[in-house]
Amino acid sequence: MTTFTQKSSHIIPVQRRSRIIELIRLKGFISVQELSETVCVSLPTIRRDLASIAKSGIIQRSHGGATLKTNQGTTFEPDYQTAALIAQREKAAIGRLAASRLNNNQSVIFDSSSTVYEAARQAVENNLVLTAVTNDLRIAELLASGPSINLLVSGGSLRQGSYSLFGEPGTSFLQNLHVDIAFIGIHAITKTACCDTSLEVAYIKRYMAMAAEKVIVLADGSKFGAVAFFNAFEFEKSFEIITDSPPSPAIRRSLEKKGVTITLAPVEKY
Amino acid sequence: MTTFTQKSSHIIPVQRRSRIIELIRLKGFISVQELSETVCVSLPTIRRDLASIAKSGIIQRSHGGATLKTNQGTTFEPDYQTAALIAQREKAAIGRLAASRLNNNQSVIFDSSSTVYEAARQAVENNLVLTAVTNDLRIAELLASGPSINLLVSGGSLRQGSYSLFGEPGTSFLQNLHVDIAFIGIHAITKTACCDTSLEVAYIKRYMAMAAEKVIVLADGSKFGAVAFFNAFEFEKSFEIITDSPPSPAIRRSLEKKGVTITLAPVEKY
DNA sequence: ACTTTCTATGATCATTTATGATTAAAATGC
DNA sequence: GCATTTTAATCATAAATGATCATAGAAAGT
Repeated sequence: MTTFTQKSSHIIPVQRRSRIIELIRLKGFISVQELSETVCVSLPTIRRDLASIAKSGIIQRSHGGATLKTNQGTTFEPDYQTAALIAQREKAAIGRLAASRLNNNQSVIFDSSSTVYEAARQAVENNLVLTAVTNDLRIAELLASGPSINLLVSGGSLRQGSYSLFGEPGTSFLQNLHVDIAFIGIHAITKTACCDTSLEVAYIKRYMAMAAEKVIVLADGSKFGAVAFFNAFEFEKSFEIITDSPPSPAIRRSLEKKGVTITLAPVEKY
Repeated sequence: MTTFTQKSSHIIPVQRRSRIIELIRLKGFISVQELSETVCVSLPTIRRDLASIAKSGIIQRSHGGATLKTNQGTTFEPDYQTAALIAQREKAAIGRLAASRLNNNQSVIFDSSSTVYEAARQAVENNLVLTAVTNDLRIAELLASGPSINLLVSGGSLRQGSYSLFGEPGTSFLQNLHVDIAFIGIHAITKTACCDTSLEVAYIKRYMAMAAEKVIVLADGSKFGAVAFFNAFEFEKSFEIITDSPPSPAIRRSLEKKGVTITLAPVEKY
């Protein structure tokens, strides 16, 4: 133990790429220069990172920088490595806080969403005694491993490219359901409502919200002000949003006027 | 327990690994360096730990560290995995033959059973174009990976210790369903009927049999003459049994008198 | 009790991978 | 057209990895 290396604050490549993705998602466009300064590596390294990320289809390379890919191609298959990079820390933080809202012997809906997945993971880890309902195959499998969890799967057709179920019989099932809490993941949050990209999915989320005594929307910061066509449900009093970064003041004011609570989950630092 | 170990600072490997998993779940990523400092073991040991954890599928290894795996591919309970190994060759043979009964654009029910799982695997492998219905989470996840498969999940409560769904809304759903073929796994085959160990499961199988134009029962040889309390369905004409070893002459005669076809699947030799 | 195995660990080293510097080519702006 | 910036390619260096080996401690057999 003679030598002493100062590099305790070293960042591994995967982490750096994850930060790059987040920065691009945050700003829409970013230059190679700025990235280099922000994450403190050389230009060639940034270029290599961007090339690697672009290959997985999340971003689009352009001269001098990179942009978010506007057309989220239907057939792009992000390899596990890169898929895991997208806002992993934020999702974990949101999920952790969400799970802390649960008590034993409650009934809970887990919507199909990667953020909600984290909440489910925490719930299993905390050995909570729950009656859980989900329309997501991965979450179902996860919850199945919790010995103290009574699991119901809504049923329906599988949405291509994801693990979520929609349509019958799940839709009717949800309409006759009453639970204590619903964790709902969403694609876009406007001043007054939650929206999603397809009608069927929006319907599912609407019924989930209606079935629950308390609705908790889990969404990372990128969802505020995003665009999506189909209205899932309007915000109502007693709704809560758990997120990692606050929305714009305009959205915030509007939501708070509606009685919606916005809670920030503390994200682990690098 | 005469001796008492004083080394409280020493933790056993399992503890250390679970601590590593915890840390990764907390932060999303972690470097090998940081882990080494945190848990006070050498870098090679950390690498070995990470490799071992990664093999179990919880985390994903990357250069310099590891990340949480969001897309939990096929991570099933170890006890299930060992169960799946029982009579593996026989099940594979039965599944192979069963899958060869399928044609493109058919609708098929896949019952919850490890033998049927093999049939589903073959169907996916053959890139068949199917509308598939299942009440099993593992089969659902498997079929979800088939790009040409339109998947419906019946929904219901999870049976503890397995991955099959029973009860509502799946039961009602199945009653309103009509499909070309149903692959049904069963616990016991008598001279005249198929039986199972629980009433709910028997009901599900009955509805599945009723929904199908053609019923194909998949069962390894041990199921003939086995005992189970609840009658799922009587054999009818045009039912088929695919198995690996023939039943006793008595059972065979009785089944053939009912018009049931018994097909032997050729088991691969070592 | 003693010895033998076996596993876990740490150290060493060759190999692979990531990074930063350099430079020529390409793209952009004027 | 030219000047400037950005890029891709190459190379040398540094870091991380996997493999192998030796040792220490635990578990098991005698």
